[in-house]
Amino acid sequence: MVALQCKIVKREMVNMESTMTKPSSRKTETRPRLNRQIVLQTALELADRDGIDALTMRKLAQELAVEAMSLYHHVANKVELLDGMIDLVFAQIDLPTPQENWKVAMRDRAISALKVLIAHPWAVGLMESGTAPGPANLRHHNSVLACLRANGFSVAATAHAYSLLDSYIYGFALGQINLPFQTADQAAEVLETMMVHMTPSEYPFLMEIALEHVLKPGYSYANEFEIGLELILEGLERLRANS
Amino acid sequence: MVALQCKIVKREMVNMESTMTKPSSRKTETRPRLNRQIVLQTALELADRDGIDALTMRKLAQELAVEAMSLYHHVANKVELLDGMIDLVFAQIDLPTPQENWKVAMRDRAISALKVLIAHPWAVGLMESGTAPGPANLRHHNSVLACLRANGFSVAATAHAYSLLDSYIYGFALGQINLPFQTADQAAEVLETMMVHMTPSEYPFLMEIALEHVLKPGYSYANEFEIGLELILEGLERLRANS
DNA sequence: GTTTCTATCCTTACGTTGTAAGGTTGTGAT
DNA sequence: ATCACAACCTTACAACGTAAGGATAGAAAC
Repeated sequence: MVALQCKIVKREMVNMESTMTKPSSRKTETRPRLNRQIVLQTALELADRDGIDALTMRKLAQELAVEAMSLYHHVANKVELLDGMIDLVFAQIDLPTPQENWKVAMRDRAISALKVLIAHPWAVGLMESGTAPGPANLRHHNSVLACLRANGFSVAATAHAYSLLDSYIYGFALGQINLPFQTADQAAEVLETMMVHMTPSEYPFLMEIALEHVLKPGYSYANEFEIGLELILEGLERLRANS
Repeated sequence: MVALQCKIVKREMVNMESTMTKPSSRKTETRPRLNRQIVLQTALELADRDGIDALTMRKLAQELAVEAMSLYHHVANKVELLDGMIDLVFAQIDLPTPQENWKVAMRDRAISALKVLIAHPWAVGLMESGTAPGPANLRHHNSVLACLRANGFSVAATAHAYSLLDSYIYGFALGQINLPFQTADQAAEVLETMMVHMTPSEYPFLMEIALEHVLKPGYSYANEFEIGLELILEGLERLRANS
């Protein structure tokens, strides 16, 4: 609502300017030319702020003080917009270097990837579109593969390691995003309401985990990530030795 | 188009019947009463057949020879419809029994879960809605936890094992669904077009994996799943021993 | 048998979505 | 000064989820 009014004001200013004596310089001052990167970046921020469902062509245009159809000069359609946003997300993940110790490199990049995916929760869901990966995505893949190959992993072992690590990272991110709670307080709240709605002993082992693990002080689901990661890395060490 | 005509024909038949002498029995014969289960099941089949984007309230209604608004007597809204569909998917996953050897049980359930998720590719993407899990989902979780607890896993180790296994399963499913190819032939085709569009040595290690692993005869991405799964299960065996 | 109730289904309508088609305008090259 | 073109706008459309209220048929009550 506020944004809408803002837009109208801007539009009127433009109109006034264009009918007045000094039209050109002022206009480009108040609204610099759009380009693909600005569109993608703004779309990403809008999705982060208001959720992916709030990212409509009209709202994005509003954010840029432009009409919806103007966006189509910079992106072919909405799918391409979303693909571009995903590649922006991939670009934020720290790349490993082949010089690093592979275990350190893989741990760092896994933690970085999870952090980025959690920071942009809509990204994981969008990846199911099955479209071609963008350049940042490809560069990222290539760097990880390079690091493994430079550290004694055979081609086959590299493929296995990559599949395993990536599946774990994306799966964990998906799980954490789906969790109806993020903080320990929220967890307690959600579990309490769940327990009210459930027959007490219908899911006894779910209860046990909830009461004796999740609700214990100091629990954080994010910790689970590194525990599983370490287990995987140890397994990969053995895989590497045998390759 | 065909379906639309079909619907109109049915509607006319109903109208004819209702203005004719024998209205009642024939009508219930041609179109039995709807209920929640039929709606959910049909929605699931429609999503499987035509994709999740084709699942609109109008198309689903058409499928059931009914108008869109009639569906709202059986599901509160589309979100509830989708939640119900997800629970139908969970119900298809084989449950482990506490009597089984945990390793066999976990392997079987992981393979069953992956199979189900691949059979309903839209399900993984829908799970990011973050709504409350359905009864089949809870039952499934509970059974897995029960099996682990009955096999010497401590509460904490059970939580770790479950997080790790589930993340891997969902992540692998997500990855396989996103792959732009399923068969070896498709892989070759996709990689060929990709290689044409890329600077030859821009992603050398991606190339290496593609040429020396993916395109090798006998390769199947599905095989990767069991390799990673075995590695995880071995790690969990050690985790169990230490708990 | 008539009436009444209620669950089921339909009709109409609204606001929102992505985007096709074509019009306008400011800018840089000729 | 003209002209072409890129950037932007206006209008319009079909499809979406669903709110509001109307129709109907089968069971229940009398």
